[in-house]
Amino acid sequence: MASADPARPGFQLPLLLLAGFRTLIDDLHAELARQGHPELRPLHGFVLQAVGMDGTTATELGQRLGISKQAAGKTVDRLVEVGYLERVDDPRDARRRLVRVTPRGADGLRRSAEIFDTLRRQWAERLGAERVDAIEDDLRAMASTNWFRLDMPGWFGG
Amino acid sequence: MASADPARPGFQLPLLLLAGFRTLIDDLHAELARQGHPELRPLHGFVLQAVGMDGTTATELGQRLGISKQAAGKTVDRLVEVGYLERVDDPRDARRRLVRVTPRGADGLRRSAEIFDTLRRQWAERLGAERVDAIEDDLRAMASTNWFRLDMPGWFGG
DNA sequence: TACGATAGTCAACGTGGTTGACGAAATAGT
DNA sequence: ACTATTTCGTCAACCACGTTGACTATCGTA
Repeated sequence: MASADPARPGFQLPLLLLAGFRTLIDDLHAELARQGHPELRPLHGFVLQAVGMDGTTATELGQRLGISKQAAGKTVDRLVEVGYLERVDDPRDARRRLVRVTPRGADGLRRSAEIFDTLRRQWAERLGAERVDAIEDDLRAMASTNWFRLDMPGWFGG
Repeated sequence: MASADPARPGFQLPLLLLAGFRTLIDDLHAELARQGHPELRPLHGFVLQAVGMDGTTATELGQRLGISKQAAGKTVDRLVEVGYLERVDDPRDARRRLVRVTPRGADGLRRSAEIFDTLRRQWAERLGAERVDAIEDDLRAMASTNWFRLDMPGWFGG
């Protein structure tokens, strides 16, 4: 086993990645709350994104998110309660219940994209655009390709 | 509002940071399982680290982790069940119950540190050492200073 | 000694995850 | 056309982790 740089212990890298993620998400939701979306939780933004403007079903949503259809259904229920999603019957298949983003959900989605763009620009101002590009490229090279799994609570906890 | 580069939408940065974090943690736990610690969950490693070799109490652990003393106590209970922590009475203060890392816990902690060092070295081989250093430095500059909060499930979910 | 602060636990609850079982509806096969 | 299988959604039970509130036991101090 080769020796590691004592000034750069390996355990700091994941902590810093998490800290960066968390900082961005916290900043996003602080701004979203300011813009009229205080109910949105970090998880919800990802779910809205996964539903997309075309809509989907609970089962397909579960597959996209890497969680069970039951878990996806529960999360949809919560987002229906707070007015970001709606369920409508599929006229061509009575088994399916289409999940669609409401106008309010679309507004949250649009604002999220804008805020993320703004935050990335702030990072580029502080660090330099090429540094931010490099972080993204490096992470793309290292991270698993199927990283769009949003079973965060269950994954982390267990 | 300045326009953003369409090829670099802002929402990808947090996703990539999360993907990098998750990749490291998944690799860590795959290797930990191989080395005899299959029960350890991502959360547990952080808790063990927070307990440290000196031991602590549930209340203090909660403060370090940014969660309530009750939540900290529950997590300690689980880690006691699987043999990574132990509780001993404090002879100087009958109210306190010291939480200590068991030999098995210390083994997991030591192996985790080694595996993280190895993973960081692998990143350095793929990306170049200066790139990994730069990622760490950049994230240190951007991330909130008080990033050692491990209320991940509650934070992300709600 | 009496009182306030502290440590730990119990109970109830919310959120998100899981698996298993089930009815209803679409699809495939004979 | 009538079964048989697959698929979608939901219900129920359970686990993990977080919260707050209430309570006991103990310590430290006025």
